[in-house]
Amino acid sequence: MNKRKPKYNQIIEAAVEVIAENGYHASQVSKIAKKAGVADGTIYLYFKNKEDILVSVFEEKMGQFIEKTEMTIEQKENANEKLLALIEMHFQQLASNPLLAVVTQLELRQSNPALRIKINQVLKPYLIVIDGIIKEGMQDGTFRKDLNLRLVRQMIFGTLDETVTNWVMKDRKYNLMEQASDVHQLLTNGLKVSK
Amino acid sequence: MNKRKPKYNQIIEAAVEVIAENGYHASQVSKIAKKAGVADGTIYLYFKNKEDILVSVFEEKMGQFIEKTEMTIEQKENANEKLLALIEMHFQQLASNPLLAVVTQLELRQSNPALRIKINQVLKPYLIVIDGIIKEGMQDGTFRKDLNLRLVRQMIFGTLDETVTNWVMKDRKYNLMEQASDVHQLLTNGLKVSK
Amino acid sequence: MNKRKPKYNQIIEAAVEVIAENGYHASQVSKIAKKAGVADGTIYLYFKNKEDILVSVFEEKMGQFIEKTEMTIEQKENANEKLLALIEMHFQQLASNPLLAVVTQLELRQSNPALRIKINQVLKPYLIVIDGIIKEGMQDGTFRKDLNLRLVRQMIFGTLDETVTNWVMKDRKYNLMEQASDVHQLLTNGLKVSK
Amino acid sequence: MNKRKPKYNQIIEAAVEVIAENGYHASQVSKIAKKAGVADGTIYLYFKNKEDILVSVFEEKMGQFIEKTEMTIEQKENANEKLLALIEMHFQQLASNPLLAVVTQLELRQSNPALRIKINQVLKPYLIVIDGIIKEGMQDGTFRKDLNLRLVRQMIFGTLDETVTNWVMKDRKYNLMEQASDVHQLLTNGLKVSK
DNA sequence: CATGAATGAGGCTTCATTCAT
DNA sequence: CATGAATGAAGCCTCATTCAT
Repeated sequence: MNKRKPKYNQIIEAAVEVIAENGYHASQVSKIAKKAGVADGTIYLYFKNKEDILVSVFEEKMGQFIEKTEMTIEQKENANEKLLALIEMHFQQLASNPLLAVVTQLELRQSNPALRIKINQVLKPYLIVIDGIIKEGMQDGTFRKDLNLRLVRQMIFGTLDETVTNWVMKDRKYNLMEQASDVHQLLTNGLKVSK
Repeated sequence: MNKRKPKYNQIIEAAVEVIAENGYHASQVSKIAKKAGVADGTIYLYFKNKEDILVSVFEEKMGQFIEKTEMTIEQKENANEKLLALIEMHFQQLASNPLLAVVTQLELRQSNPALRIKINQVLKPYLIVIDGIIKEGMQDGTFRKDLNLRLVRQMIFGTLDETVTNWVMKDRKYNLMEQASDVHQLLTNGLKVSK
Repeated sequence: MNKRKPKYNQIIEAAVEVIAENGYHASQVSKIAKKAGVADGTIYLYFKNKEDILVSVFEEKMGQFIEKTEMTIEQKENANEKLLALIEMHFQQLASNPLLAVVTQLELRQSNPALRIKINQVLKPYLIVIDGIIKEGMQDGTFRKDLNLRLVRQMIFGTLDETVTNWVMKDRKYNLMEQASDVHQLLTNGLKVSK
Repeated sequence: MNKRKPKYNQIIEAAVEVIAENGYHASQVSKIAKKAGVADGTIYLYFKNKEDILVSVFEEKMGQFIEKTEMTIEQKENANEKLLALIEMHFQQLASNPLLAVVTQLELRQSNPALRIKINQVLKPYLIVIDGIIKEGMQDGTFRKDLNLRLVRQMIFGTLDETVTNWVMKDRKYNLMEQASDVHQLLTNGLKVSK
């Protein structure tokens, strides 16, 4: 599948818009085709089936998402700053693309387990980025050495994800970016009064 | 609707099993009726429609879930112990009811926005329980006084939810209960080395 | 079937009201039972099935309708006056019972062919009354002797029926009774200028 | 909706046959599709829903019915001959298309009020044709000048309709066409002996 | 006689996918 | 490559009727 063909991208962009506007279940292939300006059948020249469109949407968008995050993090000097940068990038990229936020936080979660598994595979590189920060922090003495990698990763991702989902469900009425530093604080210092 | 009617509970229990076994979208009303040992039409004497079954499943199960959590927490003396108890109860209740865990963590998330909103309303009391612990901790000096209530709630719930979902998706291959104390540690002390 | 039992009549009257209010297809047996103040099952002690209720409604009401018409006509001296009386009675009885008019002119016509045949059997005595008037008129020289009995009966009944149906469909906005004399005129003198 | 598409007409013709054969309520969309030789879903490319098929059947058939009637009437020189032509056309068209007669006289009357209203709108042009004849007859002195237009229209239509319905219900055992001249006689001269 | 909880058959419609052009 | 007309499988819900009490 030649992903450089313009129609491929037209369809991807149309899919994001259609899903964000109409919701997952009301996003018929014919609607995506119409918005993309192609015939229904043309979709099947570029995608195996409807699920493939959705996975591809997530792949394309998350690919850029992760890439940008990695580039930004590379420039930071220590794990703590990298973690803050990750949080900021996470919030900033979804805040600046509300349609995509709706799709990733709400609509794509309505998919069936088979699709969910594929989506998780796409997410894996992102989790590896998180893991890298944690490991680096444990090595350079920023974070505690006895951290359970999986649990920390789940705490970080779970917190970011829940925060963004809440923001989307509250119709994005408040500024997500402003939460970044507080979330970073919480994750690094925890709830307790420091002694 | 008299919820003490045996058929009502038969249908609720059957629904949990059918959804866990077949997945949300393959859970036809007729399948639930068959498993419950009643006629299809009988379902509609106790539930308004299919969605009402699903909401009721969540209401019944989460109602018990929250009630047990509240009862356990009451007996604890301070916010820190209450938080640990909440985490333990959260993990324990889902670990001891794998079918329900599949339903709440995976299947019910595939539902449409209307159902999602109702599910969120059912969850609200649980979030209030979490809020209560945080507030108590801030008052009695266990937790920092400058915590952002919403963010902390999102961190706690997001972490627990993500942890359970991962456990379910990994086919429950490891012991969820054993994670409770580490998760509590992480949430209260954060990632950083304490000084 | 003891038709003197009060419940029998309660159900008949309830059926007329329910059909007139809700229409034929929305007239569930349970609705009729509720309005009659009896249990659903009780209906089946007095009627064989739902169709039997409807036929009985028509039988009871048309029985009275025809009886009153016959009594009034008997007192008239010639065929012409009898025809006028028939028209007046037809219009008057339906005009004074709007619920019944809705049921007979609109709702009962939605029934299936089997029921339609039974309804036609109930109507037969009325057609015989009409036939009697025509025959009498032909014998006593009021009406032409070469009239085709069936056609005349169809003209008379068709005209009355269509007139009442139009009146019901126009929401009974005009006075039906006032039309009686004109209709009688039309039927007896026809359209042409008399020579 | 391009009504010249062959499938559109296939479906219309199939619907007439299926309704006439099976009756209104037993006329499932799938039966019509099968008889038309198309897939169930194809129906919905040409019709909005099942009701739309029925309305369209009536529109198409009554459209032709009225058109032919108008064309025949135009060639007649006076109101009296036009009325006779109308009656003949009414009988002839239904007599030559027994399936359609069953559909229009019996089956379509079982429809719900919403559909009945649409059917009445389709009939309106026919009533206007009748009105035209009456008005012309009153102007040219063929008919009495004091006729009540609505009542006359109801007498004519009611008589024709009742006559055809009776003929259909009697299983078309006699010749409908032969009645035309007698019906015309009746309508124009009435019942009374002319003086 | 009376109840009313339980039954279960039956159909319209949507929409992902195909394939002849 | 591109089209878009055609396909056909699949499920929620209603409501007349029964029968154990």
